[in-house]
Amino acid sequence: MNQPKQTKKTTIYDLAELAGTSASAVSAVLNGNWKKRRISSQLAEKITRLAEEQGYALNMQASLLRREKSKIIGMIVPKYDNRYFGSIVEAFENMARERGLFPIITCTRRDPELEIEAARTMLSYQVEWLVSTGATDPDRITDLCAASGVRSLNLDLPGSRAPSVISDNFAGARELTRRVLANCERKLGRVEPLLFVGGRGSDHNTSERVRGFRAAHADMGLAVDDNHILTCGYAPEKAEIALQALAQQEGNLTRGMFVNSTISFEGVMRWIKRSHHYDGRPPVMGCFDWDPFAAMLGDDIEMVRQDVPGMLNAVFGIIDHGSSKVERIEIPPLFLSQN
Amino acid sequence: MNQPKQTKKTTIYDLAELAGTSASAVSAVLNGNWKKRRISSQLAEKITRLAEEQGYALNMQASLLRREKSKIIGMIVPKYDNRYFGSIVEAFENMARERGLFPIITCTRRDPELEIEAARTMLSYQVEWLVSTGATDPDRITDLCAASGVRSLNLDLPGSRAPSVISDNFAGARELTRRVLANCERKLGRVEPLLFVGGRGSDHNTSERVRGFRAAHADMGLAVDDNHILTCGYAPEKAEIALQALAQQEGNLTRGMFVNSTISFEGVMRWIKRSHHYDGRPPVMGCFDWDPFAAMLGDDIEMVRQDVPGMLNAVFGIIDHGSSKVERIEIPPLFLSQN
DNA sequence: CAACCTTGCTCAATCGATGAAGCAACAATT
DNA sequence: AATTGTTGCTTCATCGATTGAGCAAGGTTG
Repeated sequence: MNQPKQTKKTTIYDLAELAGTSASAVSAVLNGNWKKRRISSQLAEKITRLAEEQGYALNMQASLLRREKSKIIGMIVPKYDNRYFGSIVEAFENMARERGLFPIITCTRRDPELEIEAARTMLSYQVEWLVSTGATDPDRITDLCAASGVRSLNLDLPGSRAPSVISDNFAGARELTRRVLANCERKLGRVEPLLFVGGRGSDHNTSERVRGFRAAHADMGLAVDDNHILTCGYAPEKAEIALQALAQQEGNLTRGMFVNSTISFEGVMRWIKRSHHYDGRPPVMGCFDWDPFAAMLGDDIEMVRQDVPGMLNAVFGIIDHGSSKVERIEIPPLFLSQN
Repeated sequence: MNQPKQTKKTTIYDLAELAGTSASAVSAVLNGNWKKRRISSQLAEKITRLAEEQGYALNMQASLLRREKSKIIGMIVPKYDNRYFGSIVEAFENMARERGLFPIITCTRRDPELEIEAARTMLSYQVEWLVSTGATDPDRITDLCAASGVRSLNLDLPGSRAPSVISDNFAGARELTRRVLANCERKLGRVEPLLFVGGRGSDHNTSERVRGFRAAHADMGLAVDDNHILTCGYAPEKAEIALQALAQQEGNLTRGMFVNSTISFEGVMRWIKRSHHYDGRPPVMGCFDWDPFAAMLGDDIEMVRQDVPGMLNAVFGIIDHGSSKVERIEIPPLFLSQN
């Protein structure tokens, strides 16, 4: 290689000197508007070649400082450890890149302080938009952004001061519950109220899903026991503990379950295996969220798939059109065949 | 709120004017070295209060342009859709943050062109280090970085021109194979060579795992049929197709399998369900990688867990000590109980 | 009271890229 | 020959934060 292995980075000034021209000519050539600036194609070619040879890389910090738009878009996400958030992040990156935006993503582990700090950092990096996914306090992030004149947007969990794109949790939960109840009937010969496990009672999604869960029961004339709504949190261990406690209290658990997220589903399945409670007569299950392996765990585990592409289309629809109407867009989740 | 909802962002000059002082005093106060610069605590307090009131946010672009170190660290990752990469990314973010580094992560979907482009972009953002995870051509990325005087490092897949941190694939595969063979013996009463499914024959990890697979067979005096090494790629569909083809060709498949990644495992399990090939006599399985739900799919599915914290400790060990010795660090994977 | 130190700031250059304004050289038009 | 137009550049201010150098006011020392 004849590239100089220098420590100092090559700048447009270095290239200008090598080419015997000015930095502004170099800049014009390298950012592509040399035609507009009437640089001869010979000079353009020479500069391009030199840049290549020297391994020149634009200093984005300098460039962004000068320009008015950063083209950086930020996303805050609670975790990377499940399919739902994983596919959100992946789709977000792709769609951002398609639009010439540079995505910065950070994971805040459902920690409210980290969320705020991450948002502040993103503002420092001059993001043009900030998407808060599953944030514990989206409105606070919106306020922070607003103070810097940055647009924000909520995904997965709604806020009240910025546009929000979420799943239609009520309809999704109602349909999921309906299906699980139908499976109950088919497999057990009778319907029987289900158990609801997982999520935080205080969050919008969980409360909407509980509402859908109740509505589906009401539709079939079934009464839901309030003790059977275990909104014990999302963590697998919490689901295990809650089930254990209920089993101790009631002896026999319900024959069907509605599990609110794959994260909780992990705890539920672990408890079922360990406790041997359901040995020989596996429960009829539904889960609000999808995971390929979880779906294979039983014969008829109903899994709702949240429509990630649909949600991100809505997100980028708002971004593309700059609309800042504080609206809530609810995307119907999908019921696909499991295999 | 009395914060000004302006569009223009507040700068240190605005704050200086409001405080009746100079921008340099404001800068000194806000970046914490006002003691060094002998600013009175009264002025410091006043400036801090004003900054708060005005919702001031540092312009990182300007700050970084001036400073010598960016404290930005980049990571390139192939996918977000499995536990292994998910936990790598999450741990990387945490460990970077602990060190006061700002992590930028991007997913390149195993696309060589995207990898290079992403690396270039990261260089533009003045990353101090670039970690290439599972890159298809890590050396090319190393060269790109070297041309800009940026340190790089390979994770998961090794390269030849930068330090590499990988799992001990050979030892891991050998032990995994040994365990699966032992399970075979226990469950079927006899040992019998396994089938190897998934991965690319050309990549280092796969070839090392095949080597370990063969070694474990040799240890037990078993011969491996070359047709039973299906390095068909990682995608689930490829595993399905490969199994289907082999089944058609051979009639009966082996009673045990070594699956090279959870991604491939998804395809294998799907094929097993669809084809009914193993109905009534489930295969004895091992998988190089771990997934909580996949682990629950059978009674004795052996899953090797790659030691993500161990690998990232090694990565940050190199970063912390600035060592650029081109070495290969192999981290032994973990065999934990599945539940 | 001169020499020196300390305190508490301000000034101005700088980082690298950008783009408006300007200018020299030459060509085309009247 | 004078005017206008075009081509192909260069000059310079600018973005916002940082930091070495410097300076004025007051205090201390011999």
